This record gives sequence, structure tokens and C-alpha cells, in this order.
Amino acid sequence: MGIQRRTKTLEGILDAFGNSNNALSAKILLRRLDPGVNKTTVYRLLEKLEEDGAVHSFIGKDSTKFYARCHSCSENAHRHSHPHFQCISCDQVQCLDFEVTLRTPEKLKVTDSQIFLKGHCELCAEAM
Amino acid sequence: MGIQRRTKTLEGILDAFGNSNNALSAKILLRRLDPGVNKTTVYRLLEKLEEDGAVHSFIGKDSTKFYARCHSCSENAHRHSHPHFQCISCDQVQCLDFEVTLRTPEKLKVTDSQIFLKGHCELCAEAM
DNA sequence: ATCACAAACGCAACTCTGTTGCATTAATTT
DNA sequence: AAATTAATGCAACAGAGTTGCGTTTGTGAT
Repeated sequence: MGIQRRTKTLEGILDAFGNSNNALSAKILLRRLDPGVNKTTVYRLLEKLEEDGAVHSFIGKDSTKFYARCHSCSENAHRHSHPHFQCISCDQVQCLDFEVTLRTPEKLKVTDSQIFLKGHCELCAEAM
Repeated sequence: MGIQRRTKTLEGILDAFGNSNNALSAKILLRRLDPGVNKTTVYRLLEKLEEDGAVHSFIGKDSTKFYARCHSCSENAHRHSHPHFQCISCDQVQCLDFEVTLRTPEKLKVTDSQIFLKGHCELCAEAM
């Protein structure tokens, strides 16, 4: 069962995502939300938002889980074959706005594919 | 500094990788090695093997780190743009034997790309 | 073959991300 | 306004991986 009630923390999380392609971790959110907010609450809300299909998740560098809003996909057709990018200087994470389709070996029944890119984001690359 | 000495545990780890494309986690290795072997030792050896370029690593599902031998790449030219696959039934992880090259946005200076596929491996798919 | 040195080791304690059980608070339905 | 139950906070926990430190052992020199 997904999200049932419009609470303060929920609003805060949705605000944090905004309309950007930026991906956020629980840790980042906790830093950004009201100081009183408990980590358990954040973890649980993110879980439910994902159940509801409002966000999708993937693993960033350092094995931390990141969440991002689903923009490039409609409510019923969930495809997250767009790549995710993390900057190795500033750690910022974002969804990239194009889809990638891979040919995969027929013998494997592939149900999900994730493409994760690392490098320097535009700003950090300029500053070098 | 990389590996300097030929120890029992090192041999055990290299044996475990063998010549396969199978990827292993520290946890799996600990289960497979002599019961006396300490987890710290395994973590440290894997780290050093990666420094030496003898194995490469990536994050599997459940955020666990997996290591695999470098077959498709030569000693000096390290490219790991081959996809990694994990079976969602039996959890087995393997390197796939083909390279993928992606067009990435020019503004991002991409230095590393990882493709991670999930699904059912040949054996598990048959058994369904 | 033995010695000395540093690499590798084992252990315990720790960090970090994420999870669980349970009692309390608060959003929504009547 | 009262009742219902989703959402919260807290504390304790779990699992992967790390660190410091004292001990063991592989290896190169004698």
C-alpha cells in the first residue's frame, strides 16, 4: 500500500525533488529537511513513493541508494533505461534525458537494465 | 602498493575466480575459502587485486560489491564497458562478453560507465 | 638453514546505510 | 468533535565494509 496522507515531511521531500532531474539520497534529504525529521521516516517515505511509481531508484557510487522523480516516463509505462550520472568531484547525481536500448543475449531473460556513468559534471569540468 | 606475497588466502581467492566470468562478493568468497579466513583479509586482498588491475569491481543488487577477473581487457588497456548481469532467482553474477559503447552528452566528461542487467539466467529461466 | 624485515594476517571495535518493532502522534473520515 | 489508522519518532538492530594494532609469516639477504 502506497502513500495515504499528505504530511509535512512528504511535502518536504517532494519539494526537494522539485522538477529537476536531480537524484537524491536519504542522507542528502535528511540534511535538507527540517532538523527534527527522523531518518526512518525518510527511508519509509522514499520506499512508498517508489511503490507508487512517483520516483525510481538506483545505486550510486559508494553503494548508496539514490531516488529521482519519474519525468521521462508516463504513469503507466515505466521505463528507466535512461542513464544516471554522478560527478566524481561534487557527487551530484542526475538522470540523463535520453533512453538507451541494448541488445542483450537471448539466453538471458533481462528484466531490468541500469546504466550508470561517472565523470565530471559541466560545472566541475569547467573549474578544472 | 599492490600484492607482494603469495599467501594461502590469495591463492584461494584466485582459485575461486578461476577462469570464469563469474563475479564474486567478499561474502561469497568467505563462504568458499577455509573457515579460518578473516573477512578483513579478504576485503584487503580484493582491494589490492583491484589496484593491481587483476580484477575489476562493480556494485550488484542489494548494494554489494562484486569483483571479477579481467579477461576481456589487456594488462595496460583497462576497459570495463562490458555489461554485468545478475540473476534475480539464484543471485549469480557474471560479466557479459561484449563491449558496449554509448554516446554520452558532450558537456559531461564521462570517465567510467557501468551497465548492470538484472533478470533470469539461462538455468533459472529454464526452470520456470 | 637461519635471520631480519615488512607484508599480510586476525581480532575487536567501529562506521555507515538501511531496517524493524513498538508506542505515540496526527491526518482524514464520519 | 470523536474515531480510525497512517505516519512518525525512538531505540535497537543488521549487514557490508573499514581501521588500528599487535602478531604471524613469506621472502630476500646472510
